[in-house]
Amino acid sequence: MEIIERKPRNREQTRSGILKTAKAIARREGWQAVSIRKIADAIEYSAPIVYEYFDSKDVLLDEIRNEGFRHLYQEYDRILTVYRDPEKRLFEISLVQWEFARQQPEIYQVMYNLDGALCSLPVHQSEAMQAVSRIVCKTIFSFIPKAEESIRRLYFQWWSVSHGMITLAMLLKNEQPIEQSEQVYRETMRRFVRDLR
Amino acid sequence: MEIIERKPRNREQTRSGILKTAKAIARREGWQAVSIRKIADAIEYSAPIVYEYFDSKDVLLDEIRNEGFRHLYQEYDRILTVYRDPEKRLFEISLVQWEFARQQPEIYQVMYNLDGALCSLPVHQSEAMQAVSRIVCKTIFSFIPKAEESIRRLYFQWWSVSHGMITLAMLLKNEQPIEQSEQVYRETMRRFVRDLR
DNA sequence: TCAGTCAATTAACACCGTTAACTGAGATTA
DNA sequence: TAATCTCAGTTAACGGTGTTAATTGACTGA
Repeated sequence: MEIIERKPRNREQTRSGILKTAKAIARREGWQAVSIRKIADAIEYSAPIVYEYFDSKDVLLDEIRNEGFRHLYQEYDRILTVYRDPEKRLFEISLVQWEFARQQPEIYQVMYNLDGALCSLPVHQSEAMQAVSRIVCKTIFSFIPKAEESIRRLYFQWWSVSHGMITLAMLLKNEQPIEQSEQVYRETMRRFVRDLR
Repeated sequence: MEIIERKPRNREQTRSGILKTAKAIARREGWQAVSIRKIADAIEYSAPIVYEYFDSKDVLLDEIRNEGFRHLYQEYDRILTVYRDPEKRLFEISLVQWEFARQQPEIYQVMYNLDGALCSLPVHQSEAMQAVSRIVCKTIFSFIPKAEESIRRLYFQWWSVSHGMITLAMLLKNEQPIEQSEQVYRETMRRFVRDLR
């Protein structure tokens, strides 16, 4: 009865193959070019097979989005173990956010429905995203022990500045070199965490 | 020969009817639901007629985008005539940006390719957008007369903070009341313009 | 009356997400 | 052994998409 052993293993491989292929097409041609049929072709199956792994395209995109948030969470968590100084922590977290958006723009796009990517499942209900929010809020709280309401405001501000610069840097990258944007980003985030004290 | 007179007039009406219909559908059902056939139905024509006014869907979206930037330009220009104090000017411009995104979110979406809207013509080549950039840079320059390079950096920062807060406020509007986001926005932009001195 | 013009239409092409119906090979049972 | 069942994987289909070619049909000028 090899079937019971081989099937689940291949199943997991096929599933991650679907996700990997979707990301590869998005990276190469943009999210508007990602179709179920194209994914199926790439993994050498017919289109309906994809629906045995994901109920809909929306659910597939949602999984990629959550992968992104989980990846971010792990990176943030790693930073908390490496650095003790809260200021250093938040600054390093900011840099990781930048680096992530820079190296995996297609993931960042689907996380925030950017550039034609559209996942209609509400992102604020994502457990993975909420975990990211909590870990950043915790970091802010660790050196600004204020009321929860204040922390959420500071988090909203930090997130806005970071996200705004990242998306505009992407948008303008053909006329404003990414290195220049990165420099401004570093200075701005540096100042933000300094002013928190 | 009424034809020479009636035709152009109706033509202009039809054209703006197409644009108006596209925006109405986008507002009601989101940009992913905007199709050429649906627009044609609404204006009581067949689909190919739309192509006599716009070469492609991309061009149609580009026009809506430019309408948005031109509208913003006019509002900013009006503020420059109303207020003389540079600090006041930039703050009021910030508030107009917020109000615009709040009242016409579907336009803001297509301007920045948000939430499934996708116009593949590069936005940084839009003359209307460049005019907006110039008028804001001019405003910043008027009370921080620095080198052009510095002005562009300050503009990038202002734009990022404003755009970041607007997009995140939209994203989180179901769990963080828009009034609360607006309050944080006002405080943040107030502080930004104050710190410019 | 005939030919020409031209706005507007229908029909078509190659895609899309999604689902139902079908195939065919291997396992199970009589 | 022969018949039945299971089930992974397929093809076919539905209604939609952007876009273009072919076609209609009413009005114009000769």
